[in-house]
Amino acid sequence: MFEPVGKRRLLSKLVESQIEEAIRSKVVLPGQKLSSEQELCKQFKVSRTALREALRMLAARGLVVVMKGKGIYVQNISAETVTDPIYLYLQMQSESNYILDVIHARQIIEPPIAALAALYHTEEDAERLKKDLNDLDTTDGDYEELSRLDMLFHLDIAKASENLLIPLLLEPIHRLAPRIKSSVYATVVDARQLAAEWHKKILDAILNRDAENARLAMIRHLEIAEQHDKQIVQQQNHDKLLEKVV
Amino acid sequence: MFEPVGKRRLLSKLVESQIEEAIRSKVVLPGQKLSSEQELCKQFKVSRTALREALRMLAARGLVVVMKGKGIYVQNISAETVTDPIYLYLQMQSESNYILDVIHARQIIEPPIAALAALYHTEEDAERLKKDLNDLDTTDGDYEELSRLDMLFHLDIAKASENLLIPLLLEPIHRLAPRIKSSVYATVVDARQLAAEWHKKILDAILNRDAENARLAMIRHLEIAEQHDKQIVQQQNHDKLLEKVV
DNA sequence: CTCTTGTAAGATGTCATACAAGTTGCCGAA
DNA sequence: TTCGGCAACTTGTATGACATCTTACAAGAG
Repeated sequence: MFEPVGKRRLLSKLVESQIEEAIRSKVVLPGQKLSSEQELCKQFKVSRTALREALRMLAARGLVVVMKGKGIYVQNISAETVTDPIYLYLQMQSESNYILDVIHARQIIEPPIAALAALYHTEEDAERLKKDLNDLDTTDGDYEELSRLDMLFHLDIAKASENLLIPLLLEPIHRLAPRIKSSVYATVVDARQLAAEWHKKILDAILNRDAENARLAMIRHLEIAEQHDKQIVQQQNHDKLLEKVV
Repeated sequence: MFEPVGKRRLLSKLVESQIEEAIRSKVVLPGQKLSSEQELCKQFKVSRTALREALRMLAARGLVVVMKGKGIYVQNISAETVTDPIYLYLQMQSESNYILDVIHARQIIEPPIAALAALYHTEEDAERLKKDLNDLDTTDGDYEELSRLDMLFHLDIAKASENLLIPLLLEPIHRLAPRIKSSVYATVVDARQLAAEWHKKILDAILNRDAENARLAMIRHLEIAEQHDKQIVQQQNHDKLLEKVV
């Protein structure tokens, strides 16, 4: 009969909302320094307690950084800010290792992305991809560096699709699986050579604006990657079994 | 010559880490009530201020909920907790005109998702999709409600892929474009009927475990949606021109 | 003048205390 | 038994003090 009267929101929440809105609507820009806590307290007419709790919430979500002795700064939301909650979610949701989910997700979105890149890449994209491939071939870094350059190549393909959303979607996926990728490079003997081979085929097809072959090459590349990942997963399971026996 | 001495982390950060670790390692389970703030202060040997700021950070990230007068509870991480940051990330990174990017991104990832759903959906998934379709057909809600149910159908297809990552990727994309979708329903005369038609074809293919036809139907469905979106965009541009003239 | 160092001012981090306000359960009165 | 209200919890906010970090500037040494 009577509607529940909306409870008054907490002051700290209200302050959080206002600052968040200012950031979302770009009234204040990343890198910009906000007023000091004292100043903000006066503006919002709240105590330092409430204000600081609001800042803590914003900081935890990556919208601002609070630096002792310096001040409060609006932060550029990084891909890491996005992947952290995904990690947590995957870890809490399921015991199953999400490694196969990652590679399957890549198999879904990366082939059509390669096709788009073949069609729409600019000269600038092309140069960047050539550089990426060269870096991958010539680096003498460790396996983690190798893994990082590998990711960069794939992300730059996504960038070459000339669709703003696509790199944003792919980056968190790739950030989820750096460890296993460096394990692959460290363990599977042919991994580096095979990857280089297929990276070259993918890039050639893209540069030739051959969308279909770019798609097919990416599919094959990821099939091989899946096999390698599965080897690692099996190895890990095997190791765990051994631990239990010992 | 001398190494930089690692700066001491903030107390509130340390407390946050400890509680987070207890949650991650499932020492405390979702729904479980934690001790009161007083109690926790004694355990961590910190002031209430530091403890509360730690709790605020955890709450902002969705790991706990703090209820006034009741207490502190461990929370089950929801998909929303994950998609909110992604949505924010996309919103901050992308420029204003992302509408066509959204539909293009959907055209890339949704067809293969439909194919996966056809292959791997469970009985439970099937029931949910049937219900979604029925809701869409029978609702007498406004255009926003229609748009919401439409999104739900597509998200449940993603869920039916039985890959944990895929719904997480698709949801923020859909949330980027609810306004235009309701505009389509409001403006384009055939939109609702056409959507219903193709939704049914997609669902039939999925239920028959016909991956290829599910894929093709989704492609066609999104092609039509693209045409509708373009109509709206043109209409909006037209309106803007009129405004300038007036 | 140039470089170094001390110092002061202002920023955030933490503490202690007090009180406001929501929630729950117990106990006594009708 | 039923109801109301009090009491004892909980979290939310305010205030003042002090600790610690950063920066800028001024005073002194060369």
